Amino acid sequence: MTKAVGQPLALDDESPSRTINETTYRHLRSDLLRCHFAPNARLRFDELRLRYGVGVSPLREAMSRLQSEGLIEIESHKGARVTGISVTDFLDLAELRITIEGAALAKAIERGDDRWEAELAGAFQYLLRVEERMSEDLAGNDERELRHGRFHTVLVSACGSRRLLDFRAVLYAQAERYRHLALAYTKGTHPKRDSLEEHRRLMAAAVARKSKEACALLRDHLQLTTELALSAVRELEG
Amino acid sequence: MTKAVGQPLALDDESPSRTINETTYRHLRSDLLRCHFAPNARLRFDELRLRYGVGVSPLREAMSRLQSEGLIEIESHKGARVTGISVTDFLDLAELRITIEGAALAKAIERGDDRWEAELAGAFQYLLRVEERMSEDLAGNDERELRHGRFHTVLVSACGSRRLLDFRAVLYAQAERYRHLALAYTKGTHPKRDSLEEHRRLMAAAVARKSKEACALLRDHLQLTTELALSAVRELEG
DNA sequence: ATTACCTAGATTTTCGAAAACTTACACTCT
DNA sequence: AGAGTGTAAGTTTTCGAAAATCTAGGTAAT
Repeated sequence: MTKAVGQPLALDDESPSRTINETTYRHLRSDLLRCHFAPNARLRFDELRLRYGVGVSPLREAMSRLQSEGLIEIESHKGARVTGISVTDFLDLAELRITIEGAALAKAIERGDDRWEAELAGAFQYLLRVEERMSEDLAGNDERELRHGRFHTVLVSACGSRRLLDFRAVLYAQAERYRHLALAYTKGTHPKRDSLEEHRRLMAAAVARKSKEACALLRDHLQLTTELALSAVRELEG
Repeated sequence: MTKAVGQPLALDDESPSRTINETTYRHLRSDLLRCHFAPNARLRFDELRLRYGVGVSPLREAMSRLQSEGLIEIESHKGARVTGISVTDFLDLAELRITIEGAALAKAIERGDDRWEAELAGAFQYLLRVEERMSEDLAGNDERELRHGRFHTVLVSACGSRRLLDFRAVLYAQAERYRHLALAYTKGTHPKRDSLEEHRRLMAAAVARKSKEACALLRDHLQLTTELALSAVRELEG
């Protein structure tokens, strides 16, 4: 039995957490991405143990994992800190993401099948609805972030390489922290940007298998996001 | 004080292990790369604890880390196994490595400074000597692997992105396992290949800042390695 | 014969305390 | 004053046992 090649690979979120280790990892990760712990903040084991109501073993494992994802930094016998931010790091991250997301997108366009197209259309629909709601009342920023992330994940999910997708997801998470900080700093998104239209054109090019065009649109999308956040990051660095 | 940009980033090996966690990680990782544990082999905590003489906590952390590097796979409450091998996985890995190593090399050529050139020359010299020795007596295969790995690490070390280098290192380690298996299967390297000359030209192009040429040479180098190992991997899969 | 259920043994996961290490502060000596 | 030293408190790391979960084998019911 040969496995279908163009099918999107599983989105490794929504699997049930069967261990304290796993739930602690998700909880702490979420707290880091929301910047509940500020960059460079010290993370003491006792505090975290109390906060999540767990013992040291699962906590240490969760932290070890988050270190390898670049969200925290641990020094032997000296404790852990939230990874710091800087303009140079932000730009390095942004540049690398263009390379990686681009490579993944190109392969997904090459290999994506009907199911991929359908899931992409579905993810876009979710995004569309939340954007509509956002323009009325202001609530639901978390939901928007969730659906935006999901769209981009689905977009490249058919690339065929679990490795590449995992690395992309790590970079996406690192960038999410910067996005969140920049958003909190500027109090709200830039209104002059038609983010939904960007995604629509990106999806259209992908489904039409226009690889070059899709990658260019993706590059522009990422670069614009970077530019809009840059001034905020610049302020936050000092 | 601004940090020098073209300088090679630290090679995160040779730092002293201050914790049992760290030494266990290195020990187990080394055992996996040498295929002391075969692909798909079950890894029981008790066995490993006995083997390395450690408690569960550092062992679990080490294994958790190796899972995130794709060398083992852990299922909740069911135990751990050495990651399996397959032709499709091998080819996916090889293709991704060309992309990632290529991207890193291009940037290193762009940004590398005098120190980078000097370290590269040094790494090549080490490789040269071990290759000479290899053609006389047959011993020292481990040393060759070490110096070969070091050369390629130094080659891209000036790329400026810690993230990219770390990801590259993970892929390199995964490939090392395939190389090792293929080598053991075919009993010795292909004599018709002038590996040293490939590296010499690669270095020359890099130092001469001929980016396109260097990347092409690197691609060929990787592809040739892949092709030579492929038949062995094909046999081993069944 | 097959399925469902139960139990004992094997294995993994988690906890809490002990051990190892770092940091901060007071003290002494030059 | 400043450098060095020792000690106590704070923090991280590790161990060993207890708890939770999985697996295999046997028994009973259909």
